[in-house]
Amino acid sequence: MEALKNIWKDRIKSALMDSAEKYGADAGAIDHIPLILETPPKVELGDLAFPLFPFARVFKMNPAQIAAEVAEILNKDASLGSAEPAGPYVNIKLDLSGQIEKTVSDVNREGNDYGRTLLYKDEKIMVEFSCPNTNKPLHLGHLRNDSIGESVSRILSMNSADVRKVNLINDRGIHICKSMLAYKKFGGETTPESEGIKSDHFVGKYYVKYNEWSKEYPGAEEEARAMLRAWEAGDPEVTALWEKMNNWTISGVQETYRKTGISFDKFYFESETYKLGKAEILRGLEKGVFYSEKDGSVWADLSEINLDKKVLLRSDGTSLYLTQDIGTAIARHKDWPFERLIYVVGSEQQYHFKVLFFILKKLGFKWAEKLYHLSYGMVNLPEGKMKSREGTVVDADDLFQELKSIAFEEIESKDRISEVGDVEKTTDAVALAALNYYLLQVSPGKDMIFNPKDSISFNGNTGPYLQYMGARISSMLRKFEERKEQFAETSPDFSSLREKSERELVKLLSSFPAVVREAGEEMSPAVVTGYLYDLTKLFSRFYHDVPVLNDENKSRVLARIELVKAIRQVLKNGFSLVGVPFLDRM
RNA sequence: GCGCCCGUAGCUCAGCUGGAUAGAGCGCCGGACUUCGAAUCCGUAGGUCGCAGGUUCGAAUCCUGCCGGGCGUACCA
Repeated sequence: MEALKNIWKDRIKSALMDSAEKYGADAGAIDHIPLILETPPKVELGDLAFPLFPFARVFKMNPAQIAAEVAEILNKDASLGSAEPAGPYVNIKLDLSGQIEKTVSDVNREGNDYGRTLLYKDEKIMVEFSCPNTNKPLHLGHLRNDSIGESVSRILSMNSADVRKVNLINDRGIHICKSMLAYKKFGGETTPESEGIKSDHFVGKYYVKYNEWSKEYPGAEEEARAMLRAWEAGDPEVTALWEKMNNWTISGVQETYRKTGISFDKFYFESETYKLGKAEILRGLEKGVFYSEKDGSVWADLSEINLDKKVLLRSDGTSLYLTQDIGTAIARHKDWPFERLIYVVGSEQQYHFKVLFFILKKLGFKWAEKLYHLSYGMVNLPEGKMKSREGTVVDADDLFQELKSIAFEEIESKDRISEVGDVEKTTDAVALAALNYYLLQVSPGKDMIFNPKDSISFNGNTGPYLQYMGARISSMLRKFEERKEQFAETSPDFSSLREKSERELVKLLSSFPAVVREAGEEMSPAVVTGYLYDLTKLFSRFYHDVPVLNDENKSRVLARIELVKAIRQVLKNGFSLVGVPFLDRM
């Protein structure tokens, strides 16, 4: 398909050259005008469109005249399709007779690899995402981060990158001490087990408790600070408590990851990395990259990037978030010398990353050029912003559970409980599809509104809708397998596929690799979700209008079955890129 | 104040490396089940693309200004 496009580009170009000669226009100038290839707004107009406006000037002719002239030249050889002038455009109707068979067999032969590109061949790309705090469970905002991080990682892998997913657990600092302090004061001997609460929620409860308590007791903040100092000094009792509570949170969070299909190749812990940056800063200070103030604090001058200045080491010599990130980046590159490092972090930290990248460059690390902040917007609710103070933050596990029960009700009301077999597994899969698809459908950079009810809906542009189409395809293919013997003597006839929807399906299937590439270039899962919706929508129409199994022409049945198999394969491949589980039954 | 991002149909979002009458889903209204899963499909209505200039043969798309919103601008993370 791509090859066909390029052939047509060349054909148009040479037709333009021929007419240039005929009308005495400057051929050299024409050669320098980029030829634009696009898709006509309506399929009836053709498969490819070339607007010729830019050539009007050189030809000193109306672009419509040029289009007519070019079309006439092209139509002298109609073996690849026909050209039709439409005002200032030349539209091409491709001859896809061979394309259907080729695309379908490509897809079915390459299987799970169909769509793979060489965009990031031999590149080691590290992707950092999630990065939770250990004082509370995950909420809806984390879910967007996780979905994007996991999806982008898979998209990069599909573009042949060597991807390493890493998580930096934020397990130290004053906020951690707050939940520790509240537990120490009010927790007694209770444990998640004794209370029957998921362990990260158990810890989160004490973080909330701290905030309540600190409103009444002004000394709370100072006690928390004292605890932080004790922790940093290695106090055994505080350390033991810290370990116990961190393990609770982390194991709880891990469970959420498992449920939501998120995984990592390596965990980094801030408690281990937070001191890493200091030596680098001091080295930078010696080299004259930074400067120090009289009070001993160390600063970076950011005027080169039109920013002010930034403190890197406090006057007491301790390090900051930025300092730590500098150290962590360097340590990671030593661990695993990546070509690129992608940070999936909310847009509120844009300033931070601008500064971080600049400083790493100033320190002379070549790889700093390839650091990228994949910034995503906030997740809001239909009722407005999530506010922890007002308790409107949507907990990840609760949300997932809510989606699951809606999925269950739906399956129950359709009387399909016995059909799906493992109900638990199915509702998990549907909830996950709803969640991931809804979160990834919006371009990462933008703020979005998450409406749980909309996300789990089985019709419309949703994850469950996509799954439903996949299930219908699977169902059809099962039926075919049952009556396969009837076709033993028959072979598929692809030339019998003449429906408009079949042509369109083939064009879409063949564009999947280009979609994977674009998603990889833009680092945008939304490119994939958009494509998948187009494909399922088109399949629905085809399914509705065209009989596949119930057709008297057996060789056409076989050809359609091959086409349907290819559609299922591309759906599977696409689904796995955006965290939508493929279901054979639902 | 300054910096970055956003403003497209009632709502949620595409389209933004400039190109043919601005698209989809939801919702509304109206059609289609003796046939491969109607959890579906088809159709109608609905938009001064925030406003005003500019560049261009051509602007939702690029530039400038303004209005509205978000996020930053800590010796917090």
